Amino acid sequence: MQPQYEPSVVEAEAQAFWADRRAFAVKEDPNRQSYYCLCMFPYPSGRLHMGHVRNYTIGDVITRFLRMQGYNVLQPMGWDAFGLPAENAAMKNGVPPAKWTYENIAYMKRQLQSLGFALDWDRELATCQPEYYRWNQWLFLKMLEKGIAYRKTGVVNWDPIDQTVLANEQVIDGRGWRTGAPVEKREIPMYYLRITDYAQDLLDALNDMPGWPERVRAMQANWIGRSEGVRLSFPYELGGEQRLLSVFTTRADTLMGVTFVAVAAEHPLATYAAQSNPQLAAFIEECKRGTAQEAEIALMEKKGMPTGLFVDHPVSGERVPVWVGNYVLMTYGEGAVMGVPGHDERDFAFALKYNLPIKQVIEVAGAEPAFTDQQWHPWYAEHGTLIHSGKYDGLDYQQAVDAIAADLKAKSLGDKHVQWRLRDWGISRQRYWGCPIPLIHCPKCDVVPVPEEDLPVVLPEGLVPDGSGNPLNKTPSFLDCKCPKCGGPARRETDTMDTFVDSSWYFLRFASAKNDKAMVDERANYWSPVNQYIGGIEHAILHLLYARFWTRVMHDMGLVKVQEPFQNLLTQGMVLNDIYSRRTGEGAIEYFNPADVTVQVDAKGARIGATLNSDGQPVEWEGMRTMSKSKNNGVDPTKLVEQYGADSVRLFMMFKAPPEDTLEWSDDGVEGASRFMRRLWRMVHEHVTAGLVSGAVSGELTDEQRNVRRAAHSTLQKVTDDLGRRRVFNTAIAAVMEFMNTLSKFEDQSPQGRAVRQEALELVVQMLSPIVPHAGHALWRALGHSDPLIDHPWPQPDPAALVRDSIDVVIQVNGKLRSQITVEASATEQQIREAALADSTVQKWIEGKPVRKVIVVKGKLVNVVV
RNA sequence: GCGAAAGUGGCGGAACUGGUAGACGCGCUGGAUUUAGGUUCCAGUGGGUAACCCCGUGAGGGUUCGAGUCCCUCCUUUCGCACCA
Repeated sequence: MQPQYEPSVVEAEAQAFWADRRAFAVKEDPNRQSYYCLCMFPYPSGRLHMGHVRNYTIGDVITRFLRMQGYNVLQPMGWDAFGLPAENAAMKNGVPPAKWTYENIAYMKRQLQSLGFALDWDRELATCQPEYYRWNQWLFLKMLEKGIAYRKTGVVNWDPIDQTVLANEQVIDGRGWRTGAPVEKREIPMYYLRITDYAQDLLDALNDMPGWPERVRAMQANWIGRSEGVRLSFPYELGGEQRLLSVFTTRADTLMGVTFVAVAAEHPLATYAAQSNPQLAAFIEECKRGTAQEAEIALMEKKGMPTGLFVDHPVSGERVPVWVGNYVLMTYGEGAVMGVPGHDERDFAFALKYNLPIKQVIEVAGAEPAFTDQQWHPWYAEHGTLIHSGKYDGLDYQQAVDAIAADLKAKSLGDKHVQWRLRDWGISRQRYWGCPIPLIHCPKCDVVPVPEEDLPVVLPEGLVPDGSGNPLNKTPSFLDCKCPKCGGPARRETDTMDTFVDSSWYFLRFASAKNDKAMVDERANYWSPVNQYIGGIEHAILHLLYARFWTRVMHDMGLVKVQEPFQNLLTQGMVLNDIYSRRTGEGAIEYFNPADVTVQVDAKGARIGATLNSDGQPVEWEGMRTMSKSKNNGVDPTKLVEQYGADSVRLFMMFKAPPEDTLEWSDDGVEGASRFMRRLWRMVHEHVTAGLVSGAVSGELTDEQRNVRRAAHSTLQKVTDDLGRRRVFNTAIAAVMEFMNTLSKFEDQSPQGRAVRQEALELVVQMLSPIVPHAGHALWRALGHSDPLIDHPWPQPDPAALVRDSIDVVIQVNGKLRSQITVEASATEQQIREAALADSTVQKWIEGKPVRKVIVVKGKLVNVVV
């Protein structure tokens, strides 16, 4: 054994050993309990960032721990390889996206391997490979057959930078989720998947997913957004024709308080009115621009303009004016709302601003202050009893809704309705680097699906986009084809699929790797569902909801047995680092990497300032944020591995914070982890150089030997629980560190003492091995074992070692800690009570006061109440 | 505004079931080794106090023999969603 810990040597050796044996390639084995541990696969952007390292280390610790516990563990890895950055890189460097992507994959794969993750590389896939995406196409055609996929022309979100349509879910604050560009509205034919057909099921199932964080379930439920109400229509006449203006409301009880109706700028009625009203047309244009651009700014300003049109109240028949409102969303409900200023805060403000009547129709008993049309009070929006509502007067909320819905239904002007916030998933993208949608446009036969036997429609890989739209449109070898129906000349569809399609089922493909006859096979049922899924919270809605939907579709087609793809979900926290900056002359800000900055501290170690190493001048600390290029606070994993070794990096990341919390990067912390590794190595080395002994401890032990053994086995108990049930790794590592502090004070060199130390070190190495597997591998061999540690069963605590003959009991007087006594482990409650009261310190505290009550918590504490 | 989570030393965090607050690590202080720096090792490190002790988990109340943990009110921060009808 080397006296010095040299991570580069140790790690290269262990990695070669595992690779030679193909140690992590797993086979389906019905006789063994399967466990599928999956980390969200990376986009091959070029290099790994620390978030990846954290993500995959968490997965690796779980994988290795469960493997030692006897599970047949699958941990695969692949590449979410289609997407826009490859096209951007292509435009910048003139390199085809395919080349760029495959080069990145090769580099990142080496990085992953250098970190020693226990991955089954035999199952590796990249979503840009035809062997993978042909099954996207295949299932898309099946969905088309079943009507789950459909074509629709409609108003869509248009990203002017990406030149592409965004799904509703991909618009964040009116901006493209990747480009940040203000989203415009456009009409375009595209393909949708009927995720709304599954809305109820996707929502209901959330209640039965205890393995998911409450937070993520709440986010999904909000996103799906079920609301119950009434859909009703206001009749009107236009050009001599009877028409209906529909709205949805959750407050049908306030129907008699309607004094106006507001429609979205994109609403057909608004468009019609604008034809003869240039002022209104201008306002509508402003709204269309405004909503996109000013999502953050225009929070309060509610603007509107009358259309000059009127509709009839569906119950009273009164004429109600129609307004265009900038606060009405075309994408939700009917694109129109009924205005009830008396009982909706937004409508109230709107009515006040434009002098529309405000009518009270709900009374809330005891509500203060009294209703006035001058000032809004929160109680106006509460449920109550109807007034000024004719025959509905006196009804409560539910009675009113029921009665009004029934009356509307009788007139064919409305009914109860469930409205969803969730919209169907538009998957068409006007982009090159994605999975081609397998359709053919024939001048005679319209849109014709590519026959199954002609799949895959292969994406040509050599094209270089130049920013002027999809290069497929300029590639006759791709475009030109024959119509499968009539055999005439036809044009191939050039739209590609949203990359969320690719990631919606890759986990099932890992489990059916390399099958060129079917999308998935029986192996998927062996491994499914994914027992532990690990990834960032940023995927809480989009990816996870789409994957749940897609899996259900596959289930309903009889392809897989599961409906819910992910049994347990762990959303790991972000990795943060300090941000240092300086204001340069022209108001610009220059950022400095924390590695180039020295922090000044006071005598207690508190931060008082920071200076730049190169010039010694102060820099400003802006707090901690996620690592990013723009803030120049990134850390390169490969450099770290070279400097400290993969094990120290892994150890630091697992030790610094619980997996779900944010992790604050610190160079000192990695130093600390590295110090711990050297210390562990030294302890084993010192022990081993004195000659190997068996760790099988038997016979009489001294008190000290027994204490060390007990500490070792109770540490094992805690670590097993932390890694297994609790899934927190920082406390497991802390427990081992604590035990090592005990062990380093144990100097007994007798044969029995050395056997105790041998056993203790073996346990330490085993307990840490899921976290620091390379050092674990080397130290296990140094301790005299020829079997590889990865195949060694996880140790069991020895019950005999855990037995105590005496227990320390703390004593409180009136709830304040006053003393401590040691009692026999077998002592009865009565004996503990007597011993506590007899204690001299306790005597002093209760002197002269009557003892009112004595509470004994067995094995822990006594509280004397005086 | 709605939903979720969180506020504990100089810092990251621990305290899992209501039972010794601050485990473990970083940083800092002192010492030993070293020509020096680094490494390594030893000791100390919540605040107040000479000490006995007292005070301490965002603020204020409550329940309890006992509260960081449970309940109520409030404040702050973070994350997600949001003119959602």
